Amino acid sequence: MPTTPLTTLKRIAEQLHVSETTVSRILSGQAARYRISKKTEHAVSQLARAHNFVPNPLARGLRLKKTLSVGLVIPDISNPFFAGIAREVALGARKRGYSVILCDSQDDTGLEAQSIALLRSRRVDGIVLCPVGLASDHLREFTENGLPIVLVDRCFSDLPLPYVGVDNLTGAKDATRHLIENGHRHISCLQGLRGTSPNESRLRGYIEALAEHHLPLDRSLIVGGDSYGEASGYIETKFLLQARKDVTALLAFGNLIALGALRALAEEKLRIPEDISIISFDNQPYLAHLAAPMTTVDQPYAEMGQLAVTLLFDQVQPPGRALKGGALLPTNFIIRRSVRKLC
Amino acid sequence: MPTTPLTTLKRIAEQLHVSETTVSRILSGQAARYRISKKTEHAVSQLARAHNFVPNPLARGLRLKKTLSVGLVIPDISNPFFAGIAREVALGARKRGYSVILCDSQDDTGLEAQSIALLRSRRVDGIVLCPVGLASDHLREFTENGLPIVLVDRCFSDLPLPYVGVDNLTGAKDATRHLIENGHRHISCLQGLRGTSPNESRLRGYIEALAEHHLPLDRSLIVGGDSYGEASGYIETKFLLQARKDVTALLAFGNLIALGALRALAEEKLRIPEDISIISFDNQPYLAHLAAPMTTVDQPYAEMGQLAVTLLFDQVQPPGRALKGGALLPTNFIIRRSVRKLC
DNA sequence: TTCAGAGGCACAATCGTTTGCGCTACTGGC
DNA sequence: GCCAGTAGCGCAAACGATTGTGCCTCTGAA
Repeated sequence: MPTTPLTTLKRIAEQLHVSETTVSRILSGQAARYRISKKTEHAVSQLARAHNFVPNPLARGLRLKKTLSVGLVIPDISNPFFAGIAREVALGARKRGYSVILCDSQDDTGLEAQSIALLRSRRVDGIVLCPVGLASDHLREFTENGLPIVLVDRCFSDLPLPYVGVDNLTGAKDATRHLIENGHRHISCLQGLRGTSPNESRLRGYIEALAEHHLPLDRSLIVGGDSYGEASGYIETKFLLQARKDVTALLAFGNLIALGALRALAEEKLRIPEDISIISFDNQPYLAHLAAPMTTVDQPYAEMGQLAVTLLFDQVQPPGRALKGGALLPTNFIIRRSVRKLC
Repeated sequence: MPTTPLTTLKRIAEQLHVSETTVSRILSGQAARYRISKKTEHAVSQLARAHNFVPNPLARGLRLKKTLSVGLVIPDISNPFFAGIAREVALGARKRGYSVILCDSQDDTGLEAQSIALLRSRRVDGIVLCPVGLASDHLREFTENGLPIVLVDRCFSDLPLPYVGVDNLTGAKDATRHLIENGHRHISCLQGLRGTSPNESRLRGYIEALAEHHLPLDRSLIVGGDSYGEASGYIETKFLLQARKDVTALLAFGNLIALGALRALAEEKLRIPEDISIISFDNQPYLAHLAAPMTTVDQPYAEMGQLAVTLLFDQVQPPGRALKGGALLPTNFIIRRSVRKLC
C-alpha cells in the first residue's frame, strides 16, 4: 500500500526519480519514439500497473481536446426499442474504450437541443442521436463543424447527416398488403409523431399499398400523430372506434402505440382478430404471447445500434470515412395471428 | 457573429478589457462577494449569455475536483425494469444540472468493477449502482472513502451502503399465498440469480408462505438461479416440465424469466391457466394483454429510480445526509387471470 | 584527441478555470 | 493635507496531462 496514493503522473515520477514527461510518454505508448530505455519503461509501467493508475481524463481532455466519450441522446430510454439501441451503443463504446453520456430528450425538441449543447460543452468526441425528429435547425451546425454524429431511426431530408434507419416504406407496405390480401378494406393507421421520417415513410408505404390494390385512400382513417407513446395509441383508438364502426384493421406505427390500442380494444371488449385485426411496428418478445399473437414489422434494433456506433467511430477515429446519407436496414415481416382472413 | 468564437473566459475577458478572474467570478455568481460593480457584472453576463458561453467543464472539473456528473451502472439496460430506473435517474440528474455516464455491466461482476473504476477515474460526483449482486469486495471501498453511492434493487447484508429496493419478501409471500389459497400444492420457483438479495428474499417469502400453510418444502421445485434473463426462464421451465409432471404453478422471479417460461409453455402446448398457473415479478404494461393476463407482483420502479437520485444527491450536495441501510418500497400485488382455482 | 551521432531524458509552455491575496484609486473625516 | 477605509479588480499559482525542443553524456571512428 502506498503512503501517497499514486494518482498523478507527478507522484509516479517522484517515486522513480524521473520526470512527468517520461512517465507520460511511457504510459501513452510513446516510449520507443522518444527513446526511453527499456529499463525505465519497465519500471514505470510496472509501478503504474501495480497501482492501476489511469491518467486523469479531465486533464487529458483539457490538453488533448478529446475526452474518449460519446453522447447518446434518446427520446425515451424506457421504450424498449430505444433501450435496445442504447444497449448496443453502450457496449460498442465500451469496447473501444469510450464512455457514454446519456441524455433523455423526452421527445422534446427543446430538451434535445439542450442535450446537444450540453454534450458539446462537455467536449464529447461524437454523438449518437435518435432525434425527436421535428425541427432540425439545431442540427444544421453539424453539417459544417467537425463534431461527428450519427442519426438513428429518424432522419431529415434537408440535412446530409449520416444516419441508420430501417426501410420503413417497405415495412409498412408489407403490412398493409397483408391486410388487404386478407380482405381488409377499411384499414386505419395509428400514426406516431407527425413529421418524423419513420412516420412519413410508413404512411407513404400504407398509401402506396392501397394504390397498388386500387383501393381508395380515406384520410379520416389516418389518425393520431402526436406521439409514439402508449397514451396516444389508446386515445386515438378510442376515438376511432366511436367514429368508424366499419374499420376492420389497425396498423400501429410503434410498439407503445400498439400497446395503447390493445388497452382501448380491451376496454371496448373487442376481440382480436375476430372483431378487429391489428399489426404493429417494432417486434417485441412478448408479442408472441399475447391473447392474439401479434403480426408485426420487426426492426433489427440491435443491428441499428451496432451500425450506429460503427459509423460514429469511423468518423471519430481514423480512417475517418463518413457515410453521406443513410444506411437502410430491411425490416422483417412476422406473421402471427392478429389478422383475420375476411375473404 | 463574433470573429473569434467566445468560448473561453479569456476571450470574454479580452473583449471587455477585464480579467479572467472577474469574468469567472461573475459567471459563478460570486460578483457580490468580490465587490464587482453592477456595470461590469451586467456587461459580462450579457456577453456571456449572448454567446451562450459555458465554462469548460473539463477545466472546471480539474480545478474543482467536481464534474457535475454521476455514474449509472446497470446490468442490462434493455431489461424494462432497469430501463425504467435509468429513465428516472437521467431525468433527476438533468433536473439538478448533472450529466449521467451510463455503463452496462451485462450482469458481470468483473465488468461492474471495471465500470466503477472507470467512473472513479472520470471523477464522477456520485454513482447509482444496480449491482450484479454477487461479489461485493469491489464495493467495500465505498464504505470508507467519500464517493457517494446508492445501490438500487440489490443490496449486501455485509455492507452498510444506502440502497433502495422493494419489499421482496412480502411480495413473494403474497404471490405464494395466492397460489396456495387457490389450491396449488406443487409450486415451482423460477429463480433469478442465486445469491442476489432480491432472489434470496423472494425465496424466503416463498418458503415462509409455504410454512404458514403447513405445506412441505420441496427443494427440487426450486429451479434456475443462473440469471434473470429470458433464456434462463425458458430452459429451466423446459427441464422442470420434463422432471415434474405434478407442478401446477410457477412463480417467476423476474419479467424476463416469465417471458422465457411463457415461451417454453407455448412450445409444450400447455395452456395458462388451464394446464398450469403462473405469477411473475415485475409488472409490465403488456402483461395485461397476454393470452392469460398475468397476475404479478408490481415493483414501483419509477419511484425506485426517483428515490435513488434523491438519496444520491442528498450525499452529493448539501445537506449531505446519507441513509444508512436501505429504503424498502412496498410491492403491489396485481391479480389477473393466470392462476387457476383448483379447489 | 576530437567530433559526429545517437541515446536518454527534462524544461517549460499549454489547455481553461478557480481563488487567496494584494494592489490601486477614490472618498470622506479630521 | 493626511490617512484610514472601501470599492473594484488583477496577479499568479494551482489542477494534471501532453509535447516541441533542447540538453547532456556516451560511443566509436578518424
